[in-house]
Amino acid sequence: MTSLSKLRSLAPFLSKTYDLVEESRDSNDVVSWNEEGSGFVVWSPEEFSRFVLPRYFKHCNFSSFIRQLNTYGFKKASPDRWEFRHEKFQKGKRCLLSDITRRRCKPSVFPSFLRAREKKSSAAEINENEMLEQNKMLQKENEELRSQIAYYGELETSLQKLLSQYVCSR
Amino acid sequence: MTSLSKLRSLAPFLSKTYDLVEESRDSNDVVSWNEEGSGFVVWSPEEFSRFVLPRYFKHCNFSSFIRQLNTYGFKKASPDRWEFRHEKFQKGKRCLLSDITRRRCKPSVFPSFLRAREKKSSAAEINENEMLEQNKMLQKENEELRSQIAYYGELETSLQKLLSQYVCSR
Amino acid sequence: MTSLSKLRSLAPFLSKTYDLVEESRDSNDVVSWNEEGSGFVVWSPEEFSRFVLPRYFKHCNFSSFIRQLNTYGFKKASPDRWEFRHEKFQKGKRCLLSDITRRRCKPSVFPSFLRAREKKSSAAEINENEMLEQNKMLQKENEELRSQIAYYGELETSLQKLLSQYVCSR
DNA sequence: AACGTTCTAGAATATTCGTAA
DNA sequence: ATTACGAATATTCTAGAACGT
Repeated sequence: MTSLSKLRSLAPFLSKTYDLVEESRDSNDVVSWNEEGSGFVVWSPEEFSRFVLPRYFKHCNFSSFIRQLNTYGFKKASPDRWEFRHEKFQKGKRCLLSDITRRRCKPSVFPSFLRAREKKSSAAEINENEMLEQNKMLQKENEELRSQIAYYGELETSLQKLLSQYVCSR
Repeated sequence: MTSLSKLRSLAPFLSKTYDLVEESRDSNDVVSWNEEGSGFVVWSPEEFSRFVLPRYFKHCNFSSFIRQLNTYGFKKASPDRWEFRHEKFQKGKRCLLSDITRRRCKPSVFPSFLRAREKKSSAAEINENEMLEQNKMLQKENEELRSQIAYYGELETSLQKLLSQYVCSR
Repeated sequence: MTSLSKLRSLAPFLSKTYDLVEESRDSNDVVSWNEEGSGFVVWSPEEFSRFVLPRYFKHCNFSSFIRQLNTYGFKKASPDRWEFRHEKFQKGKRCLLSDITRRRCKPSVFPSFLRAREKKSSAAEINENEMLEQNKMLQKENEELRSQIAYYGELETSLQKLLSQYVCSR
């Protein structure tokens, strides 16, 4: 776990957002942790946009801030207030931040990419020491992981169909 | 859907850059058109970065400005001064700007490691110990990934049960 | 390998950069070690380019200096200031500099057979490079896999909601 | 060959805008 | 109206490539 967090560099947005919430912990009235420390609440979007955002980012738009939150998997927690949550964004647990991943493109194109893969056999001629052996194994493992995820990609498709039917038929 | 070039909206960067050069036409000494009007010269990168850039963009970095110029196909015209040219960026011919196209980044389906697999590019020279460390961490990462996928495997099983019940009960 | 690193002659760029930081330690606030001595900060790129660079190199371009830093594996440490770090570039430990290696250019395909004859003793080094390359790719692949799995994690969340609704509404 | 300087491009994150669910 | 997402542009950091020494 700790080794994982070393490989992945923490996105500036995450550390800044954490700082931003932490800093306002006492002065409270603009942004703060929620009651359980499982998320944060922007109490005054106007003041937040005008005074807090520009100190951390290159803009003053609340909507841009929200777009970033969504990009990193945060969800709006309540229709009644600007509260956002992420499983790995918790009061007092800054170390969890490195488990938050930025979302990329949809994996729906995944299978095509799998088909496109071809092996390059160049390294076969070279003498193999332990590390080369390890790398080969890692590559195979990754291949396996990819195919499994591709499977879930298809699963997702069929699930979406089923669920949409369900929603429509209510 | 009449004319493509008219439909194509002018990139903010281009109009801003044009404005920026035009505006400084008289006050001159920071940035101006070149002698023939076929390009522009930044005479003082320091003042340009500090005073001009922030009035048009969200940063003060000369390098970021240059990156944008290259993205839109501008070329540095002389090794001796910061002069940039583009065939469609000319003094008094603002209408030509709409012919300048942004260079598209490669469609990122699964780009990075696919392309990396094909080329034998230069690698950082790290000592064997570090490499061993990296391999260890990679192995741990794979373990982690495997367990996560296993979790979704179980998830899928229970989902299948639930969904089959649903389908059968309709 | 340790004996090799001692034989390896220190690149001029590295010793010059070290000198440059050391020299400015007391004098002024243009460039200095960071707080922990684990890197250095260029406080004023303008003055640095104009006054410091030409005393050590043949140019006055901050970007060229940065290009060299990257060539030798330095990383920018903070988005907020021009701080660069390298594991082997530390205050008071000049001897570590010899462990810093320049990243090699990609050997062109053409003269490869020419270089092949002089390869007898450096075969291990080639293997090392290829392995490093593979490690890089593996890291990227893992990153991709992580984000994919994150996607399915979110998928699961929404599915759970839907399904719980379904169960409750029956 | 190895290193240095310059110019351009790759790749990742950030910001904006529109729109689908 | 609300919420989240796709996609285009913008900004940042690093690397490729060409050329000269």
